[in-house]
Amino acid sequence: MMLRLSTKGQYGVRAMYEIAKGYPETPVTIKEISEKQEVSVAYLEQILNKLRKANLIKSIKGPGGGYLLNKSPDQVSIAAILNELEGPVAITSCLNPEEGCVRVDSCVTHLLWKALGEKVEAFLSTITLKTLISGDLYKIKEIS
Amino acid sequence: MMLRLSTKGQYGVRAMYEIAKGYPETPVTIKEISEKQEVSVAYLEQILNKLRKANLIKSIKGPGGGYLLNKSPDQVSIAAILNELEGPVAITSCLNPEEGCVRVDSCVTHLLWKALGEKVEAFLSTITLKTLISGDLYKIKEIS
DNA sequence: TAAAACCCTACCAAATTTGTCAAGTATTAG
DNA sequence: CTAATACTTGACAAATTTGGTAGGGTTTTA
Ligand code: FES
Ligand code: FES
Repeated sequence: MMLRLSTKGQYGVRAMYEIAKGYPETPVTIKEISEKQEVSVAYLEQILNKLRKANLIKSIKGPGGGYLLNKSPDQVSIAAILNELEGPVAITSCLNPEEGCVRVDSCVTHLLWKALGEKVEAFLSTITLKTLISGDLYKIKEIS
Repeated sequence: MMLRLSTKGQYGVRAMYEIAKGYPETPVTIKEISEKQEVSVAYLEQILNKLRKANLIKSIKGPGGGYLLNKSPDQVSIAAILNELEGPVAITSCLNPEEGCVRVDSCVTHLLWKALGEKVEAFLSTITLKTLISGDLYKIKEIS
């Protein structure tokens, strides 16, 4: 199966969707997310922890607490969420800023993977949590 | 690193590029591919075997033998190559024809991953071995 | 002060990736 | 005929990634 997204990324987006529904005032607990999206509490903790450290969400402790979006849903792109959970889009490790590649100049495919990555990134940047909430996903063919 | 392509897919495309350069008459040996693309002979054997069974290339045994493209380079898309080596584009396992998902109807993200997969597939279908050989990759932004 | 809720680190099993190895079979040049 | 060339096949294994679980914290508020 080509170009798979890990469950961490998938669950992360679904969790952010639940949190976004509480915006701007109602904290959403991990337990609620866990029940609605059918993902274990322990696994969600890891995921939300990363997103909190990236300032995409904030947490409120104690009874009545939970998670809240830091920005409005239309300002949180899917690309931003996945970027935190899975690192940057990089089809090959040659494109990974941390790794690089010595063959890059003579490589016939380098530009191809780079272009593909950029297209994916551009697409995921146009989709936000608001797109998901408003059910406008069926329109994305027009967005291109 | 998000949406990584396995080395099998990467090496496969690079091997096909070498074979395409011999089109339509000159067989290219595994050894040549191995040297030019810096991939072990044993690993290439596995990869080329798959591509041969998929009828993308044919093999000629014995001295003077090697591999030949079955179709002209402009008729072999990158999508076709990767499809054989890595299976269909499927961002999530829910989109994998062999697996499926029970939550698909109530899932807020299903359409998103589906649309992304289709965009990727469409893009990779427009790029062929001829694109690589002719060095037209810098044009792909215009291709869209 | 007890319950609610988040925080953090360590650990683990299974799957996938990324190959290697060894022993074939088929073809042809000479 | 035969030796060299070149592809064919299947088994196997190390390394990495994935997809979590476990279990103990800490903070807040009713
Ligand atoms: S092998 Fe690294 S850029 Fe192609
Ligand atoms: S969980 Fe399977 S389609 Fe979203």
